[in-house]
Amino acid sequence: MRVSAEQRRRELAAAALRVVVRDGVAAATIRAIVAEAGMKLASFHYAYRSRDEVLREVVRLVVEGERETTAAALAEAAAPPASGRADEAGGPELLAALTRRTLGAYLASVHADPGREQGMLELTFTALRTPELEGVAAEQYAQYRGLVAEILAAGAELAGMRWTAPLEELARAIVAISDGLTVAALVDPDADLEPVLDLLVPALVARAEPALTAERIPG
Amino acid sequence: MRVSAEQRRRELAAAALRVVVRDGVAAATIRAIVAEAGMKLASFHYAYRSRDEVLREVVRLVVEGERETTAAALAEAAAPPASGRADEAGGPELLAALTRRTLGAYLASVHADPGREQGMLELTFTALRTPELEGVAAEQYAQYRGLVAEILAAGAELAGMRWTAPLEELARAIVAISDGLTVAALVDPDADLEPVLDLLVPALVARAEPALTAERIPG
DNA sequence: GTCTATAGCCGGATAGAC
DNA sequence: GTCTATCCGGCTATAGAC
Repeated sequence: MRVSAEQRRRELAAAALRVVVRDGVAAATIRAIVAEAGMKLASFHYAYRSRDEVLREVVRLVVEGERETTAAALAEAAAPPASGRADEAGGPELLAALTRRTLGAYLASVHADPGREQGMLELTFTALRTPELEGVAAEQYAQYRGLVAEILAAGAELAGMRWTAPLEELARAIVAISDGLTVAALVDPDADLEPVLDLLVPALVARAEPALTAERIPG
Repeated sequence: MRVSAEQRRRELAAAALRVVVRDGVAAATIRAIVAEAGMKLASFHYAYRSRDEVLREVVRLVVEGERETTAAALAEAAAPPASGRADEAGGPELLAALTRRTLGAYLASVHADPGREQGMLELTFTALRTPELEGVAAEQYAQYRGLVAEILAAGAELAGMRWTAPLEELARAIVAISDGLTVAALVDPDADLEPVLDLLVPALVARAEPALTAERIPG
């Protein structure tokens, strides 16, 4: 049965991602990828010109996935206003709780599937060393920061707060913190990282203040 | 001229490190390593049993280097008491300045030689995926945390302060922060990470209080 | 378009002369 | 101990039959 070239590309990229996650970038050879996809070796070059090209597509695929996950999470978080937003008093505490829960959920996902985040970092490093993948890593991280910025904005809105530092700065910090926590969780899966969260979350929330619904600042 | 087996091992490990830093772990083949060391291919297996074994030695070599660098830095920092330690007032500010300067110096070293830190992270990830290198990554990071703990203790001493959280917790947080900043600097070398430091350093220093030279707590 | 087959290269590791 | 020469396997990529 004949399938479209686009379909082929998608299947191969998905297979490549599975191999990267399970066995690492180094093991993601063209042979391993086509085997994972249940295809013949020669089929590969009908869909992609080179191994680098499919790796580039894998990064795009993952970022796309993160985008959808984020969008869904934001929609769900915004949905139930039943909890009632604390306008004045609960604001900072709520924002801290949201921040902590989000970072904690991310960390839990690393523990649940360590290969995934390790694979992504391996892809990033591969991209940094491969001229044919120039710009991929920078683009990947720019997207990450953009997604984090959206989450930050939504969180502040939900908590009735306002960030006092540029969103891009906060997003950069959070992406860095996430990467650091990721490495820590990969290297030492049994370590308790809760105290690290306790340390870092207040530093982030310190960059927010209660939002003013009406202008209160004297002219 | 005949050289001892130990000498051979050292030269090969040093050559391997140079290749890893310059070209990445994937490029650090036995052939590339012996070429870098100016040796013949067959000489390799007189010194090491396998490629994995020399990679293990490279990690040991780097950690050893960090240890010496740290020791030297601590000796120098402790040397000039001319600046006079601020016992009460300047304590927190001094500790913040020390923390910031140390993290800033680390970041500068990443910018000066990105391949080095990328290579080390690549080695860590390789170790995590290679059964023959089991435990190497965990050991490497345990050593890192130990060194950071020493620096933390020395910094507090110098500033007349006392950490209020377990040193191991703080060290774990700082290693994570360093890794996160490293990835950020590698992916986007032009980005300004000063605001991130501004955000994180206070969170660390918040875990310290002025040290009491004499017991003042009522009995 | 899809397969088999293979070119051509590079990798780790070792054999065997000296 | 030190070299040259090589084995053998896996890799990317392509040629050529169907």
